[in-house]
Amino acid sequence: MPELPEVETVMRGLAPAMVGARIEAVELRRAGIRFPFPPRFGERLTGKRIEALTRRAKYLLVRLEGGETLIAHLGMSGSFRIEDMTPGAFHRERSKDPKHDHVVIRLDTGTVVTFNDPRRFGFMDLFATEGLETHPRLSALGDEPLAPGFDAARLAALLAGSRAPLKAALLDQKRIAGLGNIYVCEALHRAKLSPFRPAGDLADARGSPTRAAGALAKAIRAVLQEAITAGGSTLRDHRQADGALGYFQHAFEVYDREGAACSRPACAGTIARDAQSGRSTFYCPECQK
DNA sequence: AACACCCCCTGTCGGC
DNA sequence: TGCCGACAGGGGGTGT
Repeated sequence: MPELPEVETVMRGLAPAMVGARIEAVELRRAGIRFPFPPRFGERLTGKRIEALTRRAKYLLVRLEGGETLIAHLGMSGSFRIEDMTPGAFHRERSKDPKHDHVVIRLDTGTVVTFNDPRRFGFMDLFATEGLETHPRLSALGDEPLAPGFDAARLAALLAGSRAPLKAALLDQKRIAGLGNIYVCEALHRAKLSPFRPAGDLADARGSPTRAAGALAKAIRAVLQEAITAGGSTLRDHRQADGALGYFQHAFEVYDREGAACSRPACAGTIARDAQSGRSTFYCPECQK
């Protein structure tokens, strides 16, 4: 599920319910998710007011009063669910998957936020807000592709000198942070670039951006922005925090469309699927060069 | 330094 | 129906 647009969607869904509220109680149903929870995790959360929610790459950051920030990553299958547990509340659903509800956070507003993660590739940690960027998981992250200044020149600089296939370089979170398998495939198709082309090709001998770099930077930003507007992509049964479904998956041009006709007008190609560093790449061999 | 490969864990789906 | 292998949105560690 969660690449940048999905995490952004989750963040926007959680913010109205969480920001300003105080954490009343935290229930940890196991000792950790991918990693053990930090020492005294529950105690350090309890009683704290939530000051802000932000996102860095695919990480959700929950700033708490008292100087610490909760860092959460959804891994492959993590999701948050919001329930209004106020007495008499109309919508009081029962968990469809209680087995994988690992963390339950009760707020003083009556809202309960539950983290569910079947595969347990997600994780949570607490770290000092001041110097948060030095957290081991955050310190090496590359550029935010939606930040101002992410343009052809910046992209070319990030890829210059790399002989890695373009797809692998775009997935490298140390260069660009937040892209995953789906949006890399989609952006490359939009930019008409082959996932196998050497990444360094997007910079010329002087390191200046080629025409392809311009097309790719634009495609990356457009596909991410459109996906956020659509509420992210809902694959399998993932939902947004409020239970709504994202619908960007209907806009996929290549991802999971092996064998389908290329959607590009006047292109007679058929979407192919190949493995690249152990993961599926979907692309049109006809128009992506 | 930069890659390719394997693993973490669980669920689901397609083929036989 | 049941079993088994392949595969899934991420990413860290290791070995070349």
